[in-house]
Amino acid sequence: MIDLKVLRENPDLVRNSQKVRGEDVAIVDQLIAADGIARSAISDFETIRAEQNVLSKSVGAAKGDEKAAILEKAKELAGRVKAADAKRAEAEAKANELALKIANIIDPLAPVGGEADFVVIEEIGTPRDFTKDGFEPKDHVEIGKIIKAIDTERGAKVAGSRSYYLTGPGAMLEFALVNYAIASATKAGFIPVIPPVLVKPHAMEGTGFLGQAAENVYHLEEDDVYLVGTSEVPLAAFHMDEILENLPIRYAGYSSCFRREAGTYGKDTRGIIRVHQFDKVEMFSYVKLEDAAAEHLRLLEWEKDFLKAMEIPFRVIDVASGDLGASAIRKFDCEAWIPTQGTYREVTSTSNCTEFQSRRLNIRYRDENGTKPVATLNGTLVAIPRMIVAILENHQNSDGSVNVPAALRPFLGVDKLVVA
RNA sequence: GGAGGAUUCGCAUAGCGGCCGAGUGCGCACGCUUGGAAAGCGUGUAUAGGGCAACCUAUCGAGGGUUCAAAUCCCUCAUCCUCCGCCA
Repeated sequence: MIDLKVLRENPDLVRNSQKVRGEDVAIVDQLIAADGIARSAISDFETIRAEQNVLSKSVGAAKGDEKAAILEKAKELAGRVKAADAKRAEAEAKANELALKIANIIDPLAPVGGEADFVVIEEIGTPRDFTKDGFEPKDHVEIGKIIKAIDTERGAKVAGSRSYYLTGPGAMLEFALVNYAIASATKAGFIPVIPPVLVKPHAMEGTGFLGQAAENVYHLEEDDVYLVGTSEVPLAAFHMDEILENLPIRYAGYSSCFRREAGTYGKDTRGIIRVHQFDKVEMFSYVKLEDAAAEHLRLLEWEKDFLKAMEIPFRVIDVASGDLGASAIRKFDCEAWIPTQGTYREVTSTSNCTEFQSRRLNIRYRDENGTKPVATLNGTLVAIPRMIVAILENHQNSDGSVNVPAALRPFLGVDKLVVA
């Protein structure tokens, strides 16, 4: 939810934000109108209500004819209060519904444009020259078979398309990645968390996943709960309706993530780049608004550190306005080099959601002037399947075996994943 | 799944249909007292919206209802606790 004060005082800012995101601009003016109506309805209701309260209080003291007269007037007033209250509730609901549809106000620093208009901030590491190494790189599906780490065929047999088994070294690789991630996050001051992955509608809505992203979310009809697509959801809703102290607060959540991947038919159908279920370690920060931009860069640094430790060439991009989620004002993606695709692919991502989620979820902190919404930020530390793809493809040998990056060896116990 | 009990201000509790936005204790803040501390005494201490302000409005788990008036009465739902059943 955006700040309605900003909307009232600077509607152009909101209009422009919607425009560069490629979202509905007209809704801004609809909201301004609805907000005006709601505010005057509130004021009308409060005036009549105050009158009623005064009159009601006088009933007890009054006697005889006087009392009868007051009661009669009070009765009439009660009817008007009820009507005004109904009008107020309706106007507020309408304004609120519109307000929830408007995306967070974009950071002016974010590049303007669509998916292709990202700006490359930096490239780290150099893609490996396989010609020099004297062999054609195999893709992760092939390597996964050779070392018996990934089984997509049985995944499809049992669970349908975009499903997979991690077996043997694949499973061990997940444990090693998770343990390395949690160990480094803990060292950096994050509190490790294993959150629920089934959440109620309010948590989903509060984090902004029931708007444009709704079609990618699994919903369990029978119980009206959602399967989260990221632990960002339960980590944000963790402090719902609370007033926080001692900011910043940082959590590292480890959970399964579920995505319907509707509308991606034909995209990344091979392998485990795009799947319905995967595990992920997610960083989540609660900070003061004025610290949000700096925290965003810190999250990015932790992501970069992770990829560097995995010895994978990657680049960082500043995602363009049209490609941002509703909650984010700015987003950086880290994209790993995938040799068999000859391109960089997103492996981690960090978003600054400022007060958008905290306003919906009612999460505040206290300062000298009262309470204020906190800012929330999230960033992927490691999304398992994509990291496995990057590791297998970048560190493969000609026979299909895979060298383990030094940082992972203590967690995996071996230097090399060998041909099975 | 079945049977009971609970849900009030950070915590613990009191609360008669109007004098209850709500008392008390603890905690916290400030002041007095003291050589210093503890104790003691005094004052303050929920959130949100509106107004320059006095102040007004809303909120006693949530939503409905009865009433001139609801923390208090009625209905529905949620959550927690205890017991029984089932179960990783």
